[in-house]
Formats: sequence, structure tokens, C-alpha cells
Amino acid sequence: MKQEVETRIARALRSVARARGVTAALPTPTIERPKKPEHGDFATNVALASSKAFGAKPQEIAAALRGALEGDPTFARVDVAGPGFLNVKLAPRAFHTALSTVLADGRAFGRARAAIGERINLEFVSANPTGPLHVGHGRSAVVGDVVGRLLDAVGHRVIREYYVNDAGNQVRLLAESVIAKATGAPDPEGGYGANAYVVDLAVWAMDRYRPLVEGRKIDELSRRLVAVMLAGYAPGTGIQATLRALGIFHDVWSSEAAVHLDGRVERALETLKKDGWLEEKEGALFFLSTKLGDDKDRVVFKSDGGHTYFASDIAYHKDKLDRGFDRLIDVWGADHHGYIHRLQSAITALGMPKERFEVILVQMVSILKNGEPYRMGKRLGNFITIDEILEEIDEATGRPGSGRDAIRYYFAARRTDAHIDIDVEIAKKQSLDNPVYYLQYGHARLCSILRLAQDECGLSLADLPTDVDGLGALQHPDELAIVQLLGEWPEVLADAAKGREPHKIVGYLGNLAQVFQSYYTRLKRENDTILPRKNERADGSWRNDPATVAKVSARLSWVRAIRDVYAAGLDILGISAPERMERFAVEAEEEG
RNA sequence: GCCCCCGUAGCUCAGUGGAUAGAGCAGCGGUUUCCUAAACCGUUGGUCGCAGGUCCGAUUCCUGCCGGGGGCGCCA
Repeated sequence: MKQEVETRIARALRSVARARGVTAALPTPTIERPKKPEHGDFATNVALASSKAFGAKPQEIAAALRGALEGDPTFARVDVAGPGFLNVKLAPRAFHTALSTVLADGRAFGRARAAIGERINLEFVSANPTGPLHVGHGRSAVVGDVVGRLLDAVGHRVIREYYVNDAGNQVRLLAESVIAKATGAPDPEGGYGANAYVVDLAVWAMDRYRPLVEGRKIDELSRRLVAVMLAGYAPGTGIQATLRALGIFHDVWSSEAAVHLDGRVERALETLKKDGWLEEKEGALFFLSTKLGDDKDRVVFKSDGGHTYFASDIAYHKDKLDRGFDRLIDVWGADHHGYIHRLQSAITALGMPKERFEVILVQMVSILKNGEPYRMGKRLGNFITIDEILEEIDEATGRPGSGRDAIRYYFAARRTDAHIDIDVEIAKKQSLDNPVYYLQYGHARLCSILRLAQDECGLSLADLPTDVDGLGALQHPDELAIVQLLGEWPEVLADAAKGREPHKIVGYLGNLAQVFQSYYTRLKRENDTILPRKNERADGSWRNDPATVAKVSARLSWVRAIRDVYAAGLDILGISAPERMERFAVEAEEEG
């Protein structure tokens, strides 16, 4: 729709320029939807932008363009406004054409027709297997997952990966903390003993692996603990179960220990050394990242002989590149931002174009509790887990899955680079007036209309019109405005994918829901309905008037198009799209 | 000290080199014989942190400052 307007305006601009003998370069028209409806369906500032090239006043150019566009049947009217804006109003048929396109593609509208894009490795969550996932991980998880769905939608092939840090001091510390707890010894320095789950782990370890605990077999016990943190010691527990509860799945689980075991670290460092990127200083081996603009060189081999986390991370990312991906995307917490430059430098040094490596930084989630801010961090003991919040919300609503929908909505709704504050108490209570229900309700209402059309009007969805003439009865200005909004969906999807911005999908859907609900109520006020009235449905009398049949059919096609785009949007967000929603019993309580 | 993010309505946050800066929640006033009122309509509420600069035009881009958060390990 916008495309068509754009080509027509560009053509008009060229012809006006030719007529006036203008030879200077012409600007590409930018077409936008005006905020004010009285400014038409589309507006362009191209006359203002062309002022220099034409050596004429914007308003004069606009008037000339208006003349060039006037004969075109696509436009109902063209106005010059303000300092030289060109406001165009489209003929209804242009909307019917656009709707027809949406209907042809249905839920796939806006999606790439084939996976012709890049092969992308998307690494996200990758939380240390030393504790349950907390809300900060949850944000990364949701952002990563939705970005994955966005990339899929525009035709990339995405592999989702979780890197398990099962080799470092942290898992060792966890094992020591568990042993300490089990044997009544004091928690090691920087240990996890303050966390409640360590008690459970200690009980579990004593039960299943008593010899490892008593014999202080740290390495062996660490492996068992990592496994149990990931897979849980009972169904429904563990990091993987938490992710599943959020509707998040990874294709590949990579182990840091495995990177160490088969010599990949040494090989990666060998490659760097050969190319002169490593230098020994003060007994340690440094990667010369300052050559690539980093603040300082970074240690890869410590003076005690061990290698750093950075070293294994280089090897791990080299491995990902070796697996043939066109692009690596890592989703990290914002507290890792200082790490980007050095890893990017390492990737450059390994001979890979640094553009192939991309980091999405997800800003902090600050947790408030009853208005009191407190930091979260594994070592502080008191943090909110995803499991807790999911359970609270599911319980409050009595609808399993509502916690997942709410959390996904909440974390996807905001720009990833902005901090967000969550008051835990509010997040838990918000279950009933969370905006996610507004979205789901909108979808359910659309489904409900289509259901009644089938059950009570004897209309088969397959028989509804999808052609321009069949949709001709669609004339209400609100209906046409919503068609225009539907027409924007592919662009919104593409933008959100390109910028890795889930929140744009939330914004679009919220807008779509709002304009439809508004229309729906307005129609009532105008004493009109989409479906025939109840008595007419019952006796079938609405079928006697061909104009009514045409209008009802066209509107139902339109409803189906909205529902399809709506469902596609919810699917990108991973939020369920219920076909009907029951009322909650809670309402009665509120009245009392 | 250096680097990154943020600063927009009472609160939580969108948004844009262009016309009178938006939404949700909160507040106030309305709407229900009707396809789902979990809704809708109206209304109150703004020095777009401050100051310069670029521009025909800046809330948007640039610089400086102020405020909040995060990062600056031979930790992971």
C-alpha cells in the first residue's frame, strides 16, 4: 500500500522535475502515516525536501505534484497542507486491494516465503548452572527467544544455543558449598551457602552421591550438580524445565568443559599466536586487543598456568564460526558490555569479519519489593526466580500458562537497552489487569465473531470473499483505516527483526487491538453490527438482502484478516492466542 | 578518571529531523435491551534533564554539563 503510494509520488516528482528542467538530484520521497486522520491516509514531505533541488518554494512544488497526481484513480484526493506537506487520501479500492493481499497470505502475511536469509547462531540465556534462573535471566531468555522468532519470520535459519559454563570456579564453588552444607562445615569464601536451594542440593547429594561428598570429589560432584541444575532432580525442576515453562527451547546445548577437553582452546590460541596476536608479559600470555582499539591487552593464559574464561570463550566462538554460521548473535546481560570489544577483537584476529558477531545487550532488571530496591545476584541469596513468578501468576489466575504469557509480554514490551523496574509484588498481583489479557481478549473476540458466523449464519470461512470486488462492500472509514494498519505489518515485522527489537511487535499489536476495540464499540453506537442480529441469524432473513450479504461477507473476511495478523503477532511473541476466554470468578469478589 | 545505557505526563514506558509529542496505569466525568463491558468515549496532566551548536525546522543529530544505573580482574 505504502509502496504503491511511494512509487506514484516518485514518478510524479520525476515528471514535474522534467517539465521544469530540473537536473539536480531528487530526494527519495519518504511516505508516512500522519498522526492526524484529517491529514489523509498518507503524507509526504517530499516537496519540502526538494526545495533546494528545484530552487522553488515547497508549497509551489507541492502544488505541482498535486496536479501530476490528480488523475490517478488510486487517490481519492490530494491536498497541499502546512509548509508544503502533501496529504493523500486513497480511494476505497486501494484498501480492498491491500486487504486482498493480506487474505491471500493469511497468517503467513509479512513472513518470508522461504528461508533464503543467513544461517544464524543465536546464543542466549547461558546462565551459569549454579542456581535457578532469576528474572534477569528471564529477560534475556524472552528477548533471545523472540528475536529468534523474528529472524525465523524474515527468512533466516536460526540455531538457538545455550552455552553451559560447567568448567569454571563457579561450579567448583557450588560443589564446595554443597559439601560444606552437607557436612556442617562453614561455607567457602564467595560460596553459595546462603541460597536456600543449596540445602536441597546437599540433601540430594547425600542421598545419591554420599561417597563423592564425603570424599570431597569436587570435579565429579560438580558434574553431577551441573546435570541436576539443568535437568532438575524431579520433573518440573531445573533450568531446562523453567525455560520450557516459558515456552523457550534451545537446539544446541554446548559445554564449556567439552571445549577444554578436546584441545580447542589450545588450537584457537595457537592460531592467534601464529598471527602475532599473543605476547608474554609478566609471566602471563596476553591477547593484544589494544591493536584493535581495546583499552588494554587481555590475559588468556595466567601466570599460574591456567587459561582464563576469555581464552575458552575465544575457542567457543571460533567453534561456532567453524560450524559455518553466517552470523553469531549473543544475548548478554548489560553487565557484560565491557566484554564485547575484546571478544569482537579476538574474532577479528581469527580472521573473521567482525560484523559477523553481534551482541544484544539486555539491560538490567531492577527488582523492587514493596518499593524497596534491592540488588539481585546469586551471591546475595535473596533473589526472585522465574519459577516463583510463574507459579504465583498461574495460581492467581487459575489459568495455567498465564504466567508465561504475562512474563513474556512484560519482558518483550520494552526496549532491550532500557532498564526496567519490576516491583515483585505488583508483578505478581498484576495478573488480572496485565495488558497481555487485553491482547488475548482482542484475539478471542475476533475468533468469537468468526465462530458465530459459522455456527449461526451458516457461513464457511472458505467461502468468504478474498477478491477486490468481493471486498467492495467494506466502506466504513474505521475498517479501511484498520486495513491500512494491517498493510503495515510486513514492514513492522521486518523492522523489528532487523533492529532486534521485540517491543515493536508489542507496540503494533497493542495498537491493532486498541483500534479494533474502539471500532467495535463505535459500530454499536452507530446501531450497526458485523454479524446479522440475533433474530435475523435465527431465521436466516438477513440473506434476503444481497447488499447485507455482501457487507457481512466482506466484513467477515476483514475480521479474518485481522485475526490472522493478530495471531501471527502473538506467535512471534510466543504468547498464546486463545480462541475464547472465560471470565474470571474474581470479578464477583471485586464487586463485593 | 575512562567506557556503555537511560533521563519524555503523578507512575511504568513508547515515539519522531517536520504539522497541536503519545499509550497504559492512576485521577475525574460518562456509556451496557448489543457480535464477549477483561470494553469504549470524554477529560485532567509536559520547560521531552540543563546549556550551547548544526539545520529552513531539533524532543530527535553533535558537544559539554547534571542526575540514575552498569562496567572497567591473571573472576566466570
